[in-house]
Amino acid sequence: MPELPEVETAARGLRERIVGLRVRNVGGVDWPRMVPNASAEELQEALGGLQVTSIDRKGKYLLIGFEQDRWLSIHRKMSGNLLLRTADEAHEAHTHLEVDFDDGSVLRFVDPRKFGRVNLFRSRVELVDFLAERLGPDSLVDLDEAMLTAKIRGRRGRIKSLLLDQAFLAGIGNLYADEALWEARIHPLRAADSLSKTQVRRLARAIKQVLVLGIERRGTSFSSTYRDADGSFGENQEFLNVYGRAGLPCPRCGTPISRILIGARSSHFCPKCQRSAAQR
DNA sequence: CCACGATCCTGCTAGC
DNA sequence: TGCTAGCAGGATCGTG
Repeated sequence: MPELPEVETAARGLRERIVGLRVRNVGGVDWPRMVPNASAEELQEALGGLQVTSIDRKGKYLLIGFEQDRWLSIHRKMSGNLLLRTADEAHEAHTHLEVDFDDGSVLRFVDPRKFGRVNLFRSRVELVDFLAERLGPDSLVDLDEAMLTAKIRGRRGRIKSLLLDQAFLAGIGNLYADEALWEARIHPLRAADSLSKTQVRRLARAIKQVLVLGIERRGTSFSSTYRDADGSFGENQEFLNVYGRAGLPCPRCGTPISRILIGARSSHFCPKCQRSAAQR
């Protein structure tokens, strides 16, 4: 499940490898819904012959910049992976897009569950508008205590659900939300605007900490769902404190970790360290 | 405006 | 052992 650290890791890997390469061909689109705003022909027509100029990340979107102000945004959703291979390597099952470069390498978007989306933009303004409609401040780059305090004010929903809202804060998904709330010792069902000043401060720090550590460990890889640009796995799954650990002891106090559903999403927390859903 | 449930997809796994 | 029902979850859309 690619969240901010997994997208950031992929972005860093790709930046080293494909900036400066020239697109020879774009193809392999076998699931039109994956590219909602362009046909296979339009992709080829828009990007063929252009050099890659930049790789960026905004929230969980990976952004590829090309000459002539052309852009691709790629969202991997649940199961998408961007793999950089050489053209002679057999392409994997569930490959839905291939970008061939002039040095013989191929960028493949592999996504078994077909939730991932690729969008084409013909100017930076188009791209920025697309992102602005969807994303709040970036939870790695823009987050601090003052910003979080201001944004939380008046939000009466559950803190866990709010953290998953990309328009509120971009980049956090289910795994890092649970880890951050555990780190900050906040119950996931707490009403967001009921958090004390101290708790908001702890939460801001915890979010940044789990994201930074996640990036240092090159992301979290569960059952081969997430891989790096070169196909390698992350290590963060070995350091999780609550996510996927229902019934196992809390690393801080030994109490068995609880698992509940919040908005049809599983939430993991320590019932002792993260007390009181209602107040304080 | 805000909260929340349904939906899209398929690989994996728990349970019979 | 083999089959199947149900779970997993990010973002979007519709409803209350």
